[in-house]
Amino acid sequence: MTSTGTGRSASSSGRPTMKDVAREAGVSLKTVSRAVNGVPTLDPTLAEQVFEAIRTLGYRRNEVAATLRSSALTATIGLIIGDMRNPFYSSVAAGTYEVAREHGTQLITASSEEQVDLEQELALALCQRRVDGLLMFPAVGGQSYLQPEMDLGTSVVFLDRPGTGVVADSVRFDNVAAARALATAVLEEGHRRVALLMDSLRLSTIQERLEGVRAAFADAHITLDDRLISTSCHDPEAATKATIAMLDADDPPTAFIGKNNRAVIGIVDALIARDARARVVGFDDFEMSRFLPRPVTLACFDAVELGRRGAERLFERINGLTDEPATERLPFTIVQRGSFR
Amino acid sequence: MTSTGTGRSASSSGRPTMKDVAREAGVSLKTVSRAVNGVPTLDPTLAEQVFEAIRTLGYRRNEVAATLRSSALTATIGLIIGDMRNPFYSSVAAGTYEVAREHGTQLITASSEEQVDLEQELALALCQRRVDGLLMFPAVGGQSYLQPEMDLGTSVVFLDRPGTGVVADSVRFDNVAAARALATAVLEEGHRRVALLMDSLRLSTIQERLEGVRAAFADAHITLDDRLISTSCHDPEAATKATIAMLDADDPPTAFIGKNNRAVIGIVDALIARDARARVVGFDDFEMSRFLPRPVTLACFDAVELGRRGAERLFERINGLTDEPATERLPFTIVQRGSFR
DNA sequence: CTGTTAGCGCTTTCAA
DNA sequence: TTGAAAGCGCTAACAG
Repeated sequence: MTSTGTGRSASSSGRPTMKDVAREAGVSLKTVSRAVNGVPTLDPTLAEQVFEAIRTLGYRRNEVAATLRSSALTATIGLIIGDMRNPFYSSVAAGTYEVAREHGTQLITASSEEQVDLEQELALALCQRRVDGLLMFPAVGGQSYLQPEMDLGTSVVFLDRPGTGVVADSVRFDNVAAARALATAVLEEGHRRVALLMDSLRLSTIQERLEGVRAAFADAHITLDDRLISTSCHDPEAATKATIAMLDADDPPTAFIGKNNRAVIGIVDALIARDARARVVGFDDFEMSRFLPRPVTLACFDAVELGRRGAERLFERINGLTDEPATERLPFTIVQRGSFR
Repeated sequence: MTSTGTGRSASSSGRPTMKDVAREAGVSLKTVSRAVNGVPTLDPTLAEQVFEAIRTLGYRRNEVAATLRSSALTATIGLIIGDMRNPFYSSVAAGTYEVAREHGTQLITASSEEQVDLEQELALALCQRRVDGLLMFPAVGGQSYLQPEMDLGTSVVFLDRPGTGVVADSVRFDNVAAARALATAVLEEGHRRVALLMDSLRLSTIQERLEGVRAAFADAHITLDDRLISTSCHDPEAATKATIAMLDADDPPTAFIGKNNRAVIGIVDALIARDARARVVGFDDFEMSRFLPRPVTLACFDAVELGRRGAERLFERINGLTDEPATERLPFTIVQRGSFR
């Protein structure tokens, strides 16, 4: 086997340490450290001895200990999304992971359930783990609790919406332009009774989409009927209900704008239920959209790209970028879907 | 402000440490440690002094350092999935996260791209980070590289398929029973020409599904035509192509069994393209399945539950369970979908 | 109940 | 080029 070693020694118990390797190889601790870290100014013969010992002992460097003394980064970033089960967030996580991987960094993902208290707990826990940076979808309620951490050097980038109570970079979609494009298209087709199936106006993305729609109406000198705005379509079922209510009322809308893909599905379900025809447009594509039994026009945002760009910005910060915090807006694309068969 | 403190002192630079807090509060390091860890045998007055100092300094315990000395766990587990962009894996991650959260544990997720070399690199990197346990979808090629880590106390649970070259727990779906049920249903409806749109037989899940189908055919004393078995339907497009080829051949199948939801979509696309009617069954439900323009029967597995159960088993191991490694099989459910409008 | 002394596994001075 | 000593931020053992 080996010259001096026992073949399986460990100082205390469990995993062999650098000390064990040093003893096994008959060199000093520091020489092992140098070998492991590939320091060039090390006698190749000694290095080989060390590697030999590492192999026989099955040594593996403890990264946690390594980053403690050194001021090195932990090569870990945290991602706080709103809901693990939501494919949108999963796609963002996928994009983030890809960039993290390119930077040799691990990704810890957590979910705030869109609740700011939980978000704070998770964010601070990640900071205590000394993540190099934090990527997050800020919940309604404010992120001022992050200020001390940011002062201490933790980089933060917000996704999809701006954090409040603290200034930091954000990467967001161009909600205003997308909404304006959709609404303009609908108006140009001659529709005048246009319903908006939205969510709470406390959400900045909803505010922006509404703003875009209003701009389109203003451009066309057409009045938007506020009674046709629903701000409670949190899920497809709510959208279905709201749509049906509007269809059943006097002077029903001839076009519907859904706040996201799930709202669009809810609208289509309602049209089926009432056997009604209406123009449907909305935001965000989804895998099965071509099977929708009604034609729809969708303004699509790229969730994976959001995760990618957010992570790229975060790594720029981690690597020392000191520019003023900025907002990057990601573009949209328009696709025609549905009406299958 | 405070009695002695500067209000913002840090030993070296950056974050304040326990030492800083001790100085600020005028107590010993250990007293701070006790206060932070909520040791009950501590004079409340002293504790309050400490907390006061913690507040003024904005101190936050360094978890990395805390788990170094103590033999405490790192409260981190690793999850290696096959593809971040695949909703199936995302759902598993969601289930795993929920359980990890219940255990106050962070989740580091990584993707092997189903390549065993990359998987090994990621798994070992996670071990170097001293994760308490590893949850993974083992790639084809063998996991014997994990043996040393497991000997050193890292718990491992395999998901969806068994690891090879090493014995460990696994949580898997009951592929045989599900496939048998689907095939039996098709045969009982009178179909005799049944096509199987599968994937590589190197995948144990595919082997098992094929085994279940064969069992159903054997039960019914019917011969399965091997020419109607495709083992290359890795994506929907491939399934579409294979389906079309079979439809265009002599004596075409009257029923199709898809290896997963994407294969089912591919089959349906092919039927539409050829304006053909055929019985379609397969595995795994998906959100938009009700919009499929053909009726389908699906044997569904619960991906979130797979992640949950795997994580639960992992935590049992982490918490000292020493039973023989075992395989848990998760049940399936049958649903009728599609044929919309 | 509190403080002192080690020490976790590694990196970083600073000598030799 | 190599090694000894000190130290990262914290916890554990043992006194006081």
